[in-house]
Amino acid sequence: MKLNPAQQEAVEYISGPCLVLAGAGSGKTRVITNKIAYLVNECAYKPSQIAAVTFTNKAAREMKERVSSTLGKKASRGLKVSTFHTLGLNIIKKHITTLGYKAGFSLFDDKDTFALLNDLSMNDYNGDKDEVNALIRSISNWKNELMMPHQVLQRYKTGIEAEHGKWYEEYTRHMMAYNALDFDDLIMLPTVLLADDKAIREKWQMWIRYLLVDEYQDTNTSQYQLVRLLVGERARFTVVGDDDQSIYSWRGAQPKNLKLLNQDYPSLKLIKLEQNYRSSQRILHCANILIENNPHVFEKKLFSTLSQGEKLSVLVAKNEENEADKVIAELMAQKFMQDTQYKDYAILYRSNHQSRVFEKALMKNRIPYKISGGMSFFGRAEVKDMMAYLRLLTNQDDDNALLRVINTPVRGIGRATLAKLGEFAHLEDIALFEAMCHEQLHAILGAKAATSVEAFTRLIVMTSDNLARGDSVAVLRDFIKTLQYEEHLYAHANSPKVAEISMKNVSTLFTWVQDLLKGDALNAPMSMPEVVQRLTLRDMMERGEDDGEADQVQLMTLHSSKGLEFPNVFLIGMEEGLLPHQSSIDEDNIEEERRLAYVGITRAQQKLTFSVARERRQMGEFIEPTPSRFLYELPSDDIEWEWQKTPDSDEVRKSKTAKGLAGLKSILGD
DNA sequence: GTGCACTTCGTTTTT
DNA sequence: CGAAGTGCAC
Repeated sequence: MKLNPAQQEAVEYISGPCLVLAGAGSGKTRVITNKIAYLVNECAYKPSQIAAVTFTNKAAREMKERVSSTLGKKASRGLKVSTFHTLGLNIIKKHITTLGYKAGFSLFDDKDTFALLNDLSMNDYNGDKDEVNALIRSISNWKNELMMPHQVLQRYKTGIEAEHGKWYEEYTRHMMAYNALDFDDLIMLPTVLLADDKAIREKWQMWIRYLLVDEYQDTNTSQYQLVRLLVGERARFTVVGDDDQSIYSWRGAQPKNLKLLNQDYPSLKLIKLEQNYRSSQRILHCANILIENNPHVFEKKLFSTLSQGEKLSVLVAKNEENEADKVIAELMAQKFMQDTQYKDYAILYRSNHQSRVFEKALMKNRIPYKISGGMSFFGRAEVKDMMAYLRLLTNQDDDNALLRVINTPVRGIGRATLAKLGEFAHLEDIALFEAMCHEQLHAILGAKAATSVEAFTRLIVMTSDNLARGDSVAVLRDFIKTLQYEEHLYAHANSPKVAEISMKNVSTLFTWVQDLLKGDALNAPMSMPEVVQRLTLRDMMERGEDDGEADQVQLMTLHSSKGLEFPNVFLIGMEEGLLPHQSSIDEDNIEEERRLAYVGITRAQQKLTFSVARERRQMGEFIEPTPSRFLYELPSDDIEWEWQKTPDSDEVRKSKTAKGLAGLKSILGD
């Protein structure tokens, strides 16, 4: 397929800063990948001089795949395609000592951050979740605005800001002591570093000769500053964005960065991509009508030359179980009649917990599925345990990791012992693990506890040394054997089956560790700390054939569906309170929810099916939600509501096997 | 110190 | 309703 004139222009304009306003499905990924190929093939850029940045791991992975299939695996070697956070991580790693940290630092996720701040502020806030969360938000906002603790304290002398500022400073000190960074640090630290250090800045500007940024409307202040510093005076960059798909404002994203770019770079070239290659006319029309209800930064009119397409459907279900059942029945029917594959179907939802009921129903019907994002893998206890062990093994200053595993499996280090150790560590101003290694141990603890502690520290130190020496995964397998972790799983699981699955998850994690350690054609080998950092960012490479080829129904949130497309899409839970989400209704932020709906609708290529439940359980209570206002904003001629009884998954399955296509059609009332 | 029964609390979205 | 946290009996 040839590029259209606008796309072509976007690809070939390389002499200065370039902003591509790309509507949904207008081929922006094609533009980016083609541009990368163009830079390499026609403009003598080396792949290693080009960096492309996205926001989600999913998008980065997709782009990596697309580039390597366009350019060829070998030719794309060295190309930097990553999320903002991974890019930041890589910059930090190169200058870790300059920044005052030690190699092998831990990455704190928001749970770790919460635990630490909750702990620190205990005297003031007494564990009040709302207070701590407000504090976290303040700190995060300051980091996004590149404000260091001393600057905050200078600016605010009184009030809540001064109080939060005090904790911000305290928090930063403790993070240093833990040799830990949080997610915001991954952007803030490189940005501040590049801003302050001319030599380092020039080094990176030499290294990254061309920068491409995807989903530019989602950048926040620090990310935009990072972009500016990386491109420098040369300003060789292309950013691609669409204000209608800005769905991360809660994370500090500033769609106004699109406008700001125009001010900061007067020579900015603006190119609009308005032809949609993805969706049927009907779907695109509905999306356009919906989004017209929002104000716009830039005017653009998307059009499609594809066929008219089927009407959009709304399945109305009794309750959430029935919703899952009906959606799956409809999915099976569509699949059978169109002779499509499972992977041609996506089930999209506003919040993660909605996947649960569907997961159950899919399992019941033996339909292969894949849930991306959310908690499914990294939320599991055994995976969290192993991640904590890995963190502790690579960074013994990481108190949070230690706390998670210190008594898992149980090894006789209980609450009392831990309290004593904590007190001692605090007194001496050392990490917990260091306290556990202290020679005065026997003076503080009872003989039994001291023995357990010693055995534990010895094991950790020994394993840590062995890991540094190599053959890591074998070491890890030995390690969990010594821990008797498998026995622990079997002892605590309700059934052997569950323990078996848990053990398999541990194995899966180790396989990832191994793959990342080894590296492959696209990814350089990593050290153990790097692997742990990667895994914390959930940024693992695709394990080849495994995923892309697997025939599975795709389940994901609307947020993580951005940038993807599917022949058939189910957008479930189209109800007031869910989409738009209740908190957005309360905060009068409907526009972002509408963009979210817009993103969902524009994922669909051929068939889009909504679903609503008339009754839903919410924290044990029954509620009767009303259908989402967005459904009523769509042109009614293009929507078919199915209030009447639709078949459930059992009926579809039976008729399919017993009577074939004719039987299926008869029960579908066709 | 461990394990179980009981209570409480909560649900956006991601790195 | 389900996860995570608390308190209490061994």
